[in-house]
Amino acid sequence: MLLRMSTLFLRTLREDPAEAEVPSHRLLLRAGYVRRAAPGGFTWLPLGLLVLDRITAVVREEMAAIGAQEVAFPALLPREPYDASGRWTEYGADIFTLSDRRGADYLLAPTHEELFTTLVRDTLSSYRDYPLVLFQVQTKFRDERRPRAGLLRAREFLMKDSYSFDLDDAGLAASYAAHRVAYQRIFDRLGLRYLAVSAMSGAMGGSASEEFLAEAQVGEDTYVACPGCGYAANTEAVTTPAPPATDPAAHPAAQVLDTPDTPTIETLVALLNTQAAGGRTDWAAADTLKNVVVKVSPPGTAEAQLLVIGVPGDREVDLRRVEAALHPAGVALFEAADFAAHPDLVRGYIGPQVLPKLGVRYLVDPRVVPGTAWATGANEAGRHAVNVACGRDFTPDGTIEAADVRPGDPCPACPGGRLELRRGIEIGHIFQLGRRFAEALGLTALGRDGRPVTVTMGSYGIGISRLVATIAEQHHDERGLCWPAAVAPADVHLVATGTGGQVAAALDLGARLAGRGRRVLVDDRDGVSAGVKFTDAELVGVPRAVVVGRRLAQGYVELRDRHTGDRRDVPLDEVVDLLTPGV
RNA sequence: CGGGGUGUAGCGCAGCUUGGUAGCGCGCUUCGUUCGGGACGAAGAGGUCGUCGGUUCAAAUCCGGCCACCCCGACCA
Repeated sequence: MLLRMSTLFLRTLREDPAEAEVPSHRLLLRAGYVRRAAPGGFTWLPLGLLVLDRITAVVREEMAAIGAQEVAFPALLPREPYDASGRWTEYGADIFTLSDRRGADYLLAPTHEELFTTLVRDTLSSYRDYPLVLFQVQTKFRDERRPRAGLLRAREFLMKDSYSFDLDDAGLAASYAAHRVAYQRIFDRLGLRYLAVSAMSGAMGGSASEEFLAEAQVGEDTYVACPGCGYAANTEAVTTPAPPATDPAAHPAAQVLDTPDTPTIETLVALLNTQAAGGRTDWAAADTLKNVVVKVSPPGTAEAQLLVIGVPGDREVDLRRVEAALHPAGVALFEAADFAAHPDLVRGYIGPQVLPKLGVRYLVDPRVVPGTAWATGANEAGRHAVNVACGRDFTPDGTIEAADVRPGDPCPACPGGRLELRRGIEIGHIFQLGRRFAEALGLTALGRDGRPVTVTMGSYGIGISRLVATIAEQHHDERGLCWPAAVAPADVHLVATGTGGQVAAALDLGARLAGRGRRVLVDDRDGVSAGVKFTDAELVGVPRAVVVGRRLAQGYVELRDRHTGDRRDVPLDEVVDLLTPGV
C-alpha cells in the first residue's frame, strides 16, 4: 500500500474544533480521520477507514480462531421478531423505528439476537449441528439520549456481535470461556489497557456477564479496583464484606427519644449529640440506620410491592445497585404521594421495629449484622430510637447490596485491600443469555433420544468504531495520535523535505517498501514547508517516520519513532531492510 | 429527560450591551521569493450570521418557538 499525501483526501486542522472536548474526538477530527455528519453519526475519511478496517481484521481473525463463522444481516428489520422477543416495547424509545409505504413497522436494529436465533432455528434441526458460533460486523442504531464524545457514544456505530448456540449449560460455559479468551487476545493485540469486570446484563436478561473496560479518564463507566489484589468489578457487582455477628443482648435496651425536626441524618446526628442521647456525644452518621422505601415490580405483576432497605446513615442508596440486585424486577422510589397513601410509614422516621407488623419486607446492607445497634426512626413523626439492636429489636428478611460504593471501602477479594474508583470505556461485553431467546422464538434441536432440546445461547459484543476512539484515547500525546503498530493507518510515514529531488527519492523508497508489503504514507506535497509536514506527521500518528531531507545528498535519511521520539540517521540503502524485519 | 453554555466563510474567533453597507487569524487561489519545525510579500475567491416567526423604516444585533453542538446528572458496544 502506498498513499501519497499530495492526492490523499485529507485536510488536517491547525486548531481544535470547538465541538470536540475529549482527546480522541479532538484528534480524530483534527488529523482528518472522521468528520461529523449527523447527530451521533460520523463520516469515515480514508485514514479513519484504514484504522477501522485494521481493527475489524483483528477481530475477524480472533473470531475465526475460535471457530466462529461470519454472516451479515440487514440493519433494517421488520417489527415481528422483536415483538416475539418482547424487545420492541422493552427497548422503547432507544430504538429507531420507521414504517414502510404500507404502514408496516420497521426498526433500525440496535442488536440482532432475534435474527440470529431465527436464522439458526430455520436452518438447523439436529443436535449434531451444535455447538455453533456465528458473528457479524454490522452497523447498529440506537437513539441515545445523549450522543457524546464523538465516536465514544454515537447513535450509529459499528459493532461485532457474535452468538453461541449450545445444547447444555456446560457447552454454553465453554463457548463463553472461548469468547473471553478471544476478547483478551483482541484487546491485547490492539494495544489496549483494559480489564474485565463482572457486570449485570441489563435489558439482555442473562446470567453470567462480564464487561471489558478500557481504562480512560473520559470513560462513562465507573468501576472499582483493588490495587492490592487486582480485583475489579462494576459498582453494581461489588459485594460488601460483613463484620462478624455479636450478641445483641450486650447492648442496653432500646430507648425512644423525642427528636423534633430531624427529617435528615445530619439533623438527627446533631440533635443526638446535643442531647447526649444514650450517654454519648460522639454520634456519627454511620451510627444511624437509614430506611428507604422502594416499590418493586416483578415482571408480569401489575401491583408494586413495598420494600424497605436499611443502610448505614452515612451511605446513600444507589438505585442502580438496587436494580441490579433485584433484577429483573423494576424498582422505583417511594414518593411523597405514596407516603400520603401509607400513613403507617412515617417519612423521615421509619424504623425497622414496626415492619413485621406492617408485613413489609426488610432488607439491609451487609454491614447490618446481628449484634449491631443503631439510632433509627421510631415510626412516629419527631421521634427516634437508640440502641436498636439487630437480632433483638428487629430481624431483617435478608441482605441487599444497595449502599453506594466509595473509595477506601474494603476489597471483597483480599484482606486489608482498599477499593479505588476508576473510569473506563466499555469496549466489549460477553454474557450467557441462556434460553430466553430460544424459548421466545422456538429454537430447539432434536436430541439423540429423539426429544427436542431448547438451545442455550451466549451473546458477545465489541464496539468496533468505539475501539478506534478508545485506542486514540489511550495512545496520544500533546502533539497528536500515536497508533499502536497493529492498527495504524500505515506502517511508515515518509516525509520528503527540500527541493533537491527528495520527493522523487521518497516516492522511490515508498515503492520499495510497499513492494515488501509495508503500508506506506508518503508526504510528497509540493510547496509545503518542512515544519508543516513534521507536525502533520505527528498529528496523524503513524508509528515510524522516515525523513528524506537535507542529508539525502550524503545518502542518509532520518528514522523517527513516534512513540519514543527517538531519531537517528541511517543510510538510505539500509532503511528498507530496517523497516521490513523478517521479510 | 433536567441544569448550564454555544451557534457568524472549510477551521478558530470578534461584532450583539447601545439595531444602520459583515470583520480578523488560519486555511484556499494566482504570481514572486523561501525550503529541517506550522515562511514572506502582493493580489484574490469564499458567508441566506443555525432555523422559523415577531418587533422595527431598518435585525447578526431586540423578543419568542424550534433545531443542532458542548459540558454536568439518570441508560448502553
